[in-house]
Amino acid sequence: MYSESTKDKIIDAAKIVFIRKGMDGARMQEIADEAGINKALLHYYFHSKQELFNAVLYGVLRQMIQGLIVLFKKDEPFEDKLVSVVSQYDTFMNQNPYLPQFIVREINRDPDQLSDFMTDQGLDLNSIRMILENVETEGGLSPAAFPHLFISMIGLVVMPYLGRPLFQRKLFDNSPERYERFLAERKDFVAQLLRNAIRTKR
Amino acid sequence: MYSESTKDKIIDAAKIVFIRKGMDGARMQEIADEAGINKALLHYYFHSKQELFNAVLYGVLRQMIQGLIVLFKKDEPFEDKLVSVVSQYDTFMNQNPYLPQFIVREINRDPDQLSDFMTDQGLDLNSIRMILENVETEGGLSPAAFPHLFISMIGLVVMPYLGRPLFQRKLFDNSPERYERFLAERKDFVAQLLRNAIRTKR
DNA sequence: AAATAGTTTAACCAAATGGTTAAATTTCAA
DNA sequence: TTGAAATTTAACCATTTGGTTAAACTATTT
Repeated sequence: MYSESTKDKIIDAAKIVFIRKGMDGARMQEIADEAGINKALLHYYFHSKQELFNAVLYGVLRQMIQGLIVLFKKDEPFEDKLVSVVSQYDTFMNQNPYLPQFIVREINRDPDQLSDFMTDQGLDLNSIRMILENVETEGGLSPAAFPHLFISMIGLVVMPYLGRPLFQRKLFDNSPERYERFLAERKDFVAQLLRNAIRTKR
Repeated sequence: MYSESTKDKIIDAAKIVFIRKGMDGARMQEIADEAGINKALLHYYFHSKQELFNAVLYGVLRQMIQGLIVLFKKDEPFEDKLVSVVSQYDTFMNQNPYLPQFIVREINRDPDQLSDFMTDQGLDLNSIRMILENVETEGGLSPAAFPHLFISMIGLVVMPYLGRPLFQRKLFDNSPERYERFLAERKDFVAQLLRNAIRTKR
């Protein structure tokens, strides 16, 4: 059986607590408990809450961004690319259901820091423009429509996770099974919707 | 000139602070400052932070829900209804840009309380089912597709506000003017996209 | 004028919380 | 075996924060 290093145990625990409660709501004691250690040891590895928080945030972001970049750079028609991204995004969210909320919180808490980090990770205006140019040549899609499509894609994929507690209660009789079924269907629905949007816009 | 009551001044101030920072991040002192009064007087009107928070949350929600219910009950074809809702949602978000984030936070913090409140306000499963049945007869849309459409609509309208700080930086050279222009176009884009989706699904 | 409600000032309290410290104990590699 | 690194225990500290209190002052109403 694989046994984690203490540092990894801490990061995993912090991930759980920070993502659920945010920077303000999280308690160092709670993270220590979750990791199965004590507060002194926690501070032995991470001097401050901020340092630990950054480690968690950047780790999660790196994982997400790298996956997306790989997909975007893949050589396939734009439509297929969109579908791939939707699919990847969706599995990722499925594995980290509280992630969207966490990132939204971060976007609004310290956008500059987050934006800089993304640039460091290779997700900057240039790389996005590259995609945009591909779209222009490949699909004949107007450049003005690209941001709309891009943001739509994110909204369509992410909303079911952001609002799950409410949607499940109000639209699915608070049945987790039915909501899971809904999520499973969703990938195709979104892909179809985006395909239509592209075809209409070109 | 119209002069607000102190209680209203407090609620307005609390709205600003709570919506920006959430329940955990907000400070009573900050709210008092924002309202131009002192902490003692703040507690004179609202015994606890929780009480004040509830007043703000419920006030905002009531306003939002009532507006939507009126629109949904209006007697017009489903397509037009959708467009109306998108349009109304959008102006509301425009006037309260931090609201989506606030509500998302609440949905995940205390979903039961929020769900119950919505039921009290007349937005329950029954009223949603009523709409659903109208859709069935009017539009020939399959009931299974309704939740997808509904959640899509919310995601499409709300995402530009949830992610604005990041999107503006990454897609619009951090130009507020260009983002405003983008938001102005958005209403039509979303309406068009949803219309397509309905036509395809029926 | 007198009473009442609204408001300020300023000090205070208790609890929670991030962080520290030091000594003792365990683990483990050189 | 020995010495360094990892871990625990447990007490402690400073700060922040929600909330209280009491006395004084001001505006408003009766």
